[in-house]
Parts: sequence; C-alpha cells; structure tokens
Amino acid sequence: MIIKLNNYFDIDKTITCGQIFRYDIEEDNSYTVILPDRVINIKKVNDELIVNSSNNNNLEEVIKEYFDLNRDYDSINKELLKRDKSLKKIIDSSNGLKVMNEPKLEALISYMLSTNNSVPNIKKALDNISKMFGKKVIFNNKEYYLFPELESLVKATPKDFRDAKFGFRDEYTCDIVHKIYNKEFDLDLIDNLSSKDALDYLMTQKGIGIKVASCILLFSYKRQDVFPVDTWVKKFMKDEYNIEGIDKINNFIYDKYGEYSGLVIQYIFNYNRNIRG
DNA sequence: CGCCAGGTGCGAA
DNA sequence: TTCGCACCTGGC
Repeated sequence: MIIKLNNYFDIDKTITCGQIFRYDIEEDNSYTVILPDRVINIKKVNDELIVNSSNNNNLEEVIKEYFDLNRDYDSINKELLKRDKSLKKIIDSSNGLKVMNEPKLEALISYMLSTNNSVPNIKKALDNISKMFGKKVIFNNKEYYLFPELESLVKATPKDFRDAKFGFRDEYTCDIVHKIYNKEFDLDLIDNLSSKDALDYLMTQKGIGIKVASCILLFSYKRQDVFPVDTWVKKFMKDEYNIEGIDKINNFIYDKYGEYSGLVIQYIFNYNRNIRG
C-alpha cells in the first residue's frame, strides 16, 4: 500500500530515536516494525510511504495513528520558534520527528525495562518475552512474535521474566501485569486523569519512577505536557543553560514550552544524541 | 577486571 | 526530605 504524506516525515529519526525498540533496519533501508496486531515493512520514497503488512485491516489509519501523522507539526514548530528563537538549531535538526502513539501495555513494560539498561538489552528482553508469550506471525518468510496480550502475559512467572533477561526488573514487571489483569491497576483509567495525577498513579507501582512514568504518558497517552528528563537532557540543560536538578529543569521547560514540552524534550534528545554525540 | 546503559527502591542521616 | 548505594545483564 502507498500512503501519501501531507507534511514532512523523517521516518529514520522517528523510528531510531529510542521511542520504540522492536524494529529492524533492512538491507534496502526499509524498516520492519512490530505493531500490536501486525508486522509491517515501511519505507519512505519522496512524499510517499510504501507499506507492506502481515495484516491489511485499516492499514492506512493504523499507520497514521502509530506514527502520529495526523498532527500538524509544522504549525507547532512555528509556534515554538515564535516562543523561543534559540530553538532554531534544535527544531531544524529534528524536522520531521514525530512522537509516536504506542500500545499501553507494551509501552509500560518497555520503559520499565529501560531503567539502568541499554537499548540492545531492552530490545532483546522484549523479543524474548514476546517469543515466549506472544503470537507468531510469518512475514516475508521470517518469524516474528507480536507483543503478548495481557491474558497471555499474565501466565508468565517471575522466573519467566528472568529467563527473558529482564534482570532485577522481573518481580516488578510480573507484579504489575498481574495487577492489571486483576483490575487492581487500570491502564485505561489513566486516560481520565490529569497529567499530574496520572504520573502519581503510575508511580505507585514499583519499578516506575518519574522518568518511566513520563515516557509512558508521552509515548502512549499523547500527554505532550509531560516529558522524560534523562541523562541526555540533564547534560544538555547543564551545558546550554547551566540548569541542574530535576525540579528546576521541569519548571524551566514547562514555563517555556507548556503543552509542547514533551515534543521539545524529544527534539532536544534527538539533537543532543545525534548532532552533539 | 571496571564501568556504564534514556533509573529506581531502599535505608541512613 | 535528601543522599548514597546496589542492582540483572551485556558490551567495551
């Protein structure tokens, strides 16, 4: 299927900037990405996306929602530049970067895995648990495993998580999966909470601190007013503005960028990581 | 070996 | 409230 793009989309930055973990880069520079209910191969040619999928149900809608292609980023970027001219180099370096809309359970587990962990290890652990409890999909003659449904993942024991290389996060992840299954913890309830209450609610769970909670809200709940402040962003804020401390950074960012803070942080992360190293 | 990776929970001051 | 430290695992 071919999807016409109506504003600029940098598929490389968007996929590889650390928002998602379960993707492969193919020899032709296309990407194979595992979505909740399908495996897709996607490539951008000029202003079109060429997509093949193991499941063509509502494909265009699913792709547009997943990559957040319906939002008018050009207008947002213009507004941000008006508010802060010094953002120009950062916005330019991140042009076409989208904040994706990820499935809730997978985002929760993925970012819980990210605590004191490396991207390759996170990906391996997600692949392992998917292979153990997820549905197999054959796509382009290769085997892929979708991220497990809750009803399947709840069967996993702490040892299963440990075997899947979750490390010391095994008990935390196992515990929260059971709580979600038993309705003691409700991922859908979060939709109705203010961003601050949603952060607090997520942080009642072991293994979820402010960084993980922020990632979940930004990347899975469209909450662009919350934003993860990680080691990269801390370094940038100290080097560029000489601001240190999580509260000071939070206030500084939110005062300047408000409802677009999450997007700006993602731009800064991208800039800091790719341009400056 | 030691150190670190897009942090967090815990106990001690 | 803040501070220091340990923590699975794999790569360097």
